[in-house]
Amino acid sequence: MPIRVVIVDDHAIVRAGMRMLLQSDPEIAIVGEGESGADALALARTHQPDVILMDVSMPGIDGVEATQRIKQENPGTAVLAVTIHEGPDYFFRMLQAGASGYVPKRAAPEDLMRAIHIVAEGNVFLEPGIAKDLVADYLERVEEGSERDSFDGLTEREREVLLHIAQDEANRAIAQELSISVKTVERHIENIMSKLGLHSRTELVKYAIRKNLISLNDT
Amino acid sequence: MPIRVVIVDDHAIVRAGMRMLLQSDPEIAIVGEGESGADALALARTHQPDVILMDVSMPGIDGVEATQRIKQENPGTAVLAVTIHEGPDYFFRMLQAGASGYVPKRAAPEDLMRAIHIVAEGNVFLEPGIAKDLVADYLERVEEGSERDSFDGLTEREREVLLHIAQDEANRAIAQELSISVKTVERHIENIMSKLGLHSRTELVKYAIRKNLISLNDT
DNA sequence: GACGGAATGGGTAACTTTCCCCATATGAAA
DNA sequence: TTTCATATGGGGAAAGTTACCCATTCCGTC
Repeated sequence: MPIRVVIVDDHAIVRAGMRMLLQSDPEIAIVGEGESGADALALARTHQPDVILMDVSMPGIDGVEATQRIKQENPGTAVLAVTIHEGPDYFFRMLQAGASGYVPKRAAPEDLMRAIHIVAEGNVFLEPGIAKDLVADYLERVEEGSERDSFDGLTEREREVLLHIAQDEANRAIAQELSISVKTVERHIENIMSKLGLHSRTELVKYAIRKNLISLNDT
Repeated sequence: MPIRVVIVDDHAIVRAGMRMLLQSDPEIAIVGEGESGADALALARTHQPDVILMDVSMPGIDGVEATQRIKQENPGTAVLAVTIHEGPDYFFRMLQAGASGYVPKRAAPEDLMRAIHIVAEGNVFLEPGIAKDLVADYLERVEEGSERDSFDGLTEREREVLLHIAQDEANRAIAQELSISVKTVERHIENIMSKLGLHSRTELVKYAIRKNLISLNDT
């Protein structure tokens, strides 16, 4: 059973080129072509293809919106974004819209074929240059929650007090837990605030969260 | 100039297999082999290879730790994780350690070769099945920042007050901005707290952050 | 040995927050 | 029409916070 493919691109020449390419693969059957996002939606409904090669930038309903709607109506159809836009912005938008892969038009023909087979099986194809962006962004997101260090000159004890503040404890409770007087806790807080240039408890809590002293989810 | 590759795996048979494979590519030169994380560190230092094929699970210093240290000492060396572990957990740990790619041992030989060329050029290779996991996790992270809704029965006005609290404003300032009396602000806060089961300003701030009323980075 | 940072703590004052009490007006739903 | 939720606001009290003043002790560095 061949992979049923629909091509959507507003440039006829690009479509022709893809058609040529795909015809060389006996496992791929082109079941439709379109030149707009509206075409893409209609073709998805009527043909229920395995894969849609979707141009990202098209007049009217663009690739992002078309992808979003197709994945809603027909989750079984994989959308493979094909584009001249290399920028990671479009790329991320397509991923969030539900695309299974992203192939720049400059990619090698074999890459396109590989990509079609891969997304037809429910996997995700990322062109290596693109994968790099994704991983970079991913790591940024993963690690943005871990500045640690750089406590702007806070001492051990001050960090300790800050931790308790971040856990919504009142000064009296903190004093008890640290076995010191409330006065000393106040003293520490004054020093913390002046070192950080902050002036309220809530700002301290946010600072602690940013520095990952607490996690927001637990406590 | 060939790609200088080091192979690190604690199974001699696996190393032999890889050696056979890589020898068929004239653009790849194997400059060293090792069977432990410690070997990997030593080989990275002495040979400064372009790519290290790194087994993830090894006795002693494992692939994750070895990768971390190598990327610190020698950022120019790309680490390609090769593993039998398919689980996304190891995979994410390797990415965070600085690996440029992740190839399961079950992958087709051509994939390994492709991967080596790709990471040698500074790009990232993700085996399609793995890419799927990455994208899924990525989307989860992107979207977990958008619970919105579900404000546990807070009214418009209460959310508005909560927003100001989250921006570290005192009740008096909030009253001024909303052109209401401090007493009314207090009233709203009492209602918010009782609805949410919270009892302090700092808890309200955290709640607002969790609900994405504010972003933590700006303000 | 003097100096400075870190930790400790007392006093005082102004202000803020939390939690009760009370009430009125409005608009929508029962 | 009455009832309910929402928004409004006053009074008061206890507790908590912020911001100054002051001081002592200990420890490591110059």
